[in-house]
Amino acid sequence: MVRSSRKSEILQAALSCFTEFGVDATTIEMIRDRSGASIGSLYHHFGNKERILAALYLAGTSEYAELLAQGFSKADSAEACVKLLVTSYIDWVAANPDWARFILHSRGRVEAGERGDDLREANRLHFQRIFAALSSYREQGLFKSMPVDCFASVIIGPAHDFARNWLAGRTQTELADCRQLLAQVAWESVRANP
Amino acid sequence: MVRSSRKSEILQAALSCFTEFGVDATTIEMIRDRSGASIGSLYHHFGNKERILAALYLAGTSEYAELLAQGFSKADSAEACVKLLVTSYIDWVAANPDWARFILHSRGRVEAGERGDDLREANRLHFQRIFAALSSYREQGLFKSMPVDCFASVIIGPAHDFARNWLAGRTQTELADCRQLLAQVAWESVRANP
DNA sequence: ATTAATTCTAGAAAAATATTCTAGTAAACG
DNA sequence: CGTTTACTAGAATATTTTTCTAGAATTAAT
Repeated sequence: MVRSSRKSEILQAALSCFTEFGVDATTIEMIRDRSGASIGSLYHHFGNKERILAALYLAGTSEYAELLAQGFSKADSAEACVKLLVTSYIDWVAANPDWARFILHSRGRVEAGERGDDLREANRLHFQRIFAALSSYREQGLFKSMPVDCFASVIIGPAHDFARNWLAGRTQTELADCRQLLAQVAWESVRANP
Repeated sequence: MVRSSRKSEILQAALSCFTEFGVDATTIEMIRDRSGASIGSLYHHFGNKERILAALYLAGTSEYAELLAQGFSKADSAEACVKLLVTSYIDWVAANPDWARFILHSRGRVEAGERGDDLREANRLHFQRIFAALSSYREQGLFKSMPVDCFASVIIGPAHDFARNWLAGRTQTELADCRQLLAQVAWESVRANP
């Protein structure tokens, strides 16, 4: 993997610039400087700026999807699954704040670009896998009945929102300190009333 | 208000370009074309591209804050207040999808720019006003106890998340059809257990 | 080992985009 | 009116992105 160091150096440098100056304010020149690559090298590996974004984005989301999949293989109840969705997300964000911030702010941009279809496809799969894991519990009537779109937002929405605020430095509370609370709220919001 | 037509024509044109091509792909030239203004006129009204974004953003959020404030003056119970936060948001998004999409995707950019402080200040006020309205209910012990940051995310998070998905065309369900459900979920998530 | 093919690096040149500047026109105000 | 201010226009300039050509390093085949 030593061979592809230039490519990943460029990605590293890009993320670091995005974090420091914002995605829009960083120029190719800055990424060139910070990575030590030349313009030619940069454009050899990624044909344009957008593809740098897309590569970073897709690498991040697939790493997260991986993590989630691992967790799911061990979760063995409706409650555990729902809580895992929340805690995995929070854990990944807390462990990769720069990457998470970038991803949270660039989805639209990547989706509008040439790899938008890849992204949508990866997403569809991700979503589908999650709901396959939950469908049996659903059929057992363990969840409140609601449209599947809403179900997803009710579970993960508060975590998304809080993570966004935390990443932007808008919260007093630490992200890790909300882990249990947000997981518990998610579960109570979707479980069928006892 | 006829006098400032150029200025608002430019903002209109900008929003329409952002919706069609994405914020990043629209050039000043496109906005110039669509608005019928000249480069000079454009730069007279807004000194640069960023200020166009900021103007659109701040106009949108203040319109929404206005709407919310009106509603609040009539809400007379903890439940009504909490549900109002959700339904006002959903109603505004449903009524102004392009504007909402833009705002949802440009917060970071505006916050990083020269009017970032204005935005943060407006936000602080908005937030503070909401919590002033809720504080008496809070003191009466009508809400579950949790950090105020989380409280906010638990209430509005699902609506934010669903609205984002709906605006991106990722949902099957209509936004308006989730209005009641999301409001009810928000209320159940924060009310003290009976 | 030598050659050929491929991948990668380099930076100058070109193209696209954003911003500034100068000059003129219309509206507001005394 | 005359003058001051707000606005419009588009050419000129500056910045940024992307392309292009040439050469260096690596890999694979003989």
